[in-house]
Amino acid sequence: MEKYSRQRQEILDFLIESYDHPTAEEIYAEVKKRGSTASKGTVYRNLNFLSEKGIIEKISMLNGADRYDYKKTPHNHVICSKCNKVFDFEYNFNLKRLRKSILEQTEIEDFSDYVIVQGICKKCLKN
Amino acid sequence: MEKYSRQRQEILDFLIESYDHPTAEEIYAEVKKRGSTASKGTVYRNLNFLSEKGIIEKISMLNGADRYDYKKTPHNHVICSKCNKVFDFEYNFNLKRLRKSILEQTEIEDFSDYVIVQGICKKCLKN
DNA sequence: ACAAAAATAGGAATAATTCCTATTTAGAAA
DNA sequence: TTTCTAAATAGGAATTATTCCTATTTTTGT
Repeated sequence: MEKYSRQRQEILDFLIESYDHPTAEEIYAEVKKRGSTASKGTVYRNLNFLSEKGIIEKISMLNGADRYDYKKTPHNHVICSKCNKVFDFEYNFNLKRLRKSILEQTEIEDFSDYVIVQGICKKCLKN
Repeated sequence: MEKYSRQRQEILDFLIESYDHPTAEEIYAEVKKRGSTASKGTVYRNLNFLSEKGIIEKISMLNGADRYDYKKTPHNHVICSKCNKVFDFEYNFNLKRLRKSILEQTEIEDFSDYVIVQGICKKCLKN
């Protein structure tokens, strides 16, 4: 039986209304600004908790801090490997075939129905 | 004109014959064991150099240190989010359609022709 | 061989995240 | 509605991962 503490709810609430994949540091700063008593340890603990529950998604970055995203609807991510900006995109994979390939070729049993692609954004390409 | 120093070559050589996506720390330990004089700074610098050149791939992890992979042939990765093990798999995406979706929906201009999927492996699923 | 550019070693510094301990809180049950 | 206890928290120390710094060395082109 989970205890949904005030702090956990504040963190989740902020993620629900966020659309820009904030880092733990940004989440910490924002909930503090809104009056939360949450410590940094609490923020990290809850982000891990919520992402293990599958309520939010932890997005690993090529460089820099991880980012977090509330799972509104299933969507994919493409990440600029220069500036670390994360973009959402929708795409219908042939999940049945993807599932088959992964099951046949790896030891992975259970997996996400979205993918991560690495790229470079327009702005960074100019420089 | 790049200078392929002895250290850079040692690091690359090790990655070429590796099939288990080692971390920077593991690469450092192994080349040292083989007699390289490379410092940790040199290992990191060269891993970044090689991955910017597209010769190797830096794989961002959900938790723990990044991993590196020599690009033998294009292949996708599926990562166990519990134990961090990385598996390769081959899969033919409809790259034309994927490209179109990403270009239409995001600011990303140029991107990899492989994807990363998150999952849980058999072993971790048992526990 | 010489100069210039690039790369290195080694360690300090920074960034990101986890861990620790004493205290507080949420929720169940009486 | 008080009490009990597992779960959660605050705050900071510790750890991990990575980058940065500077003096020295090496590589490559001429």
